[in-house]
Amino acid sequence: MGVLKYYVTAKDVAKLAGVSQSSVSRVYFKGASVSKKTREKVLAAAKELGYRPNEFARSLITNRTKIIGLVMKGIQNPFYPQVLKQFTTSFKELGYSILFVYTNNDEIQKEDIEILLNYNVAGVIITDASLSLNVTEDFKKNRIPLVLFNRKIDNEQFYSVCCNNLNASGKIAEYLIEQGCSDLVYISGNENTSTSKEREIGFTSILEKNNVPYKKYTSDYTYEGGYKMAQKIIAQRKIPAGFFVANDIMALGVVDALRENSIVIPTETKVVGFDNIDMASWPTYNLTTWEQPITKMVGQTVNYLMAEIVEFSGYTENVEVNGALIVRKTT
Amino acid sequence: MGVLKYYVTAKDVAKLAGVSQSSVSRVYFKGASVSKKTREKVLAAAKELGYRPNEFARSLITNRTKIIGLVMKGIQNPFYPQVLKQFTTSFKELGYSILFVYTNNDEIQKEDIEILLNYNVAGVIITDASLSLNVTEDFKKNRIPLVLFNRKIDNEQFYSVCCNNLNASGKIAEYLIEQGCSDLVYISGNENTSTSKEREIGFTSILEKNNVPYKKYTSDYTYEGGYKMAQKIIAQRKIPAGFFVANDIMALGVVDALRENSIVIPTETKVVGFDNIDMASWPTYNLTTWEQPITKMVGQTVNYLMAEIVEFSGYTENVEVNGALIVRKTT
DNA sequence: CTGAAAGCGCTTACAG
DNA sequence: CTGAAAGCGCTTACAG
Repeated sequence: MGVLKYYVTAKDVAKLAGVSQSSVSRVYFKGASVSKKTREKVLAAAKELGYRPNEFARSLITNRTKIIGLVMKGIQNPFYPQVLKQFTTSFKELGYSILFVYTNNDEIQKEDIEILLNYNVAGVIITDASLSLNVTEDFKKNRIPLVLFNRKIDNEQFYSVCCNNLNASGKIAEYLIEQGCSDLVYISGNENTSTSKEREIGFTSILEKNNVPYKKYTSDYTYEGGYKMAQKIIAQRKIPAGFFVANDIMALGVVDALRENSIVIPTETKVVGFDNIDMASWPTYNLTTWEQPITKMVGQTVNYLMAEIVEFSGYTENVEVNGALIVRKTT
Repeated sequence: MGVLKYYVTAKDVAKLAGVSQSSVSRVYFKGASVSKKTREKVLAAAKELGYRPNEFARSLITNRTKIIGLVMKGIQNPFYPQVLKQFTTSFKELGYSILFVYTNNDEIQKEDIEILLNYNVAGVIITDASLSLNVTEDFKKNRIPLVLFNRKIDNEQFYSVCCNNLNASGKIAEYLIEQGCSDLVYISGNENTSTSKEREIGFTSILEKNNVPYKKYTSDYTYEGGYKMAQKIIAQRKIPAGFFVANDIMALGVVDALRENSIVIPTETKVVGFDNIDMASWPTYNLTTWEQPITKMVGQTVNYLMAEIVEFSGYTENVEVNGALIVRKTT
């Protein structure tokens, strides 16, 4: 007796408004032509009944959704909540919603991809999780545009949006050399990530060109990782003149470890991070770092996805957006 | 010419497997009975074609989705990414996905709610955004279960899951008094939030009972807010014996401001936060705080939602989960 | 501009 | 256990 039926449909509205169900549909479908009179009748009836078009029925028939899949792993790193916020805001303006997929594993799992495929998402953004190639196929086959954000794969099989990691790290090397550093340390993030690799190559190639000795240590893009690695380096009693740490959150760990051992920054050693997360500017840290232009990177990603959603081309490119060195008090 | 048709349907699988479309459907619908032989034929054909059931068609007919709407505002506060992570993980295990809604405004907007309603989400979690009552109606009318997470509204109109804020803050007051604090300061978060109000009442009522003088300052649950408020208090040159700051991220701002003014913690003053975010345990801060039992709070929320999804009752309650005082080096 | 009708890809009684 | 058929709530040619 109406108890179970609580979903108002276009048919209900049509009945009340005294028009056909098609007309109701047209009122809610932009681009369709409806007379002013019909529109008013429909909207009045819809308001009275509390009607809202069912997105699922829409998607079923148009074979397109207004959902963007966003895959993320390092949500513990403040860089990514910032990214999530900006994507959500940008897509909301365009009428798209975010299906958030958190992946625990380094490599994105088949099951995570299947979720996105089952929901027939309009587009996919993968941030800091790596993607195996067999997974690609599914997206390509289903003509779902995909962007790797802050990650890339060497061959141009995917559209990717990154900061100019290679160039940036070179600039950081030059800057540290200018500051008089005669030996340096690079602390990497997870070694299988493109960002860590590129930052390493960009940094060390300039050092080699200038005959500045360096050592590389492998860490994992977490605060604890940076902290522990620095403790280990300190224990060896050979403090380098400067550290380039592959991201800010690790760099904060390095700074804390140095301080705990009463090694004065920036006189005894210097530290440079990467990302420019909020905390880098906190007075306690005042970390010199490279600013990742999140807004531009997000804009680039959104524009590409929207274009591909309108008309799928499968076009790929590795896009680089320029960041900037932010000098603070750790150098 | 097959170019445009790239979506594999149950019908395609049925044809290849030589069974009816209903049988294909049954293979993917748990609980339906299919012979082993049919199942194998179907799965083989499905694999060959790359078939996946369309969630939208499913949802349309079952009138239920496997999507949970999660509304969040303070994603800049590390407490919330942690919460997001745990919700995503828990729901993934249950086969549910997260539609992430970021809301900029203090009060959750009508448009945010409409997104959730249009997608006919199975349940909704609202974290740190407040909810006006006219919005409630829509959820109730559509029988969509709702949980306020880390927020509550006085009358029991919603199911809410919080930490035992009142009791916790009382315990913090007692602890600071035991530590010999003779005058205290409470720095609030956004004043219209239940958490900030409860923490204030819990804290100050114990102080009053013990005749300990205190002052209250209003801030906004951000690092900058805590930092600036502390600078202001310091400028008045009356440093209290201790601070209770309504959340950790503000407390870190307070600690930084005190340090910048060479006020030694914990000898000259003490600081207690609330949440126990990762950073509270970092050696630089070592913040004494109240641990919010996120895992339990998430578990409670998930259990309620799942029960209401299975059979909607509309039952509401303000659930409190006990946290614990974590004593570190700021007291 | 409008209505009747087909159909999107599924689930689910209903027979057999 | 299996198939034919109805129907979920929409969009969209097709006539008028």
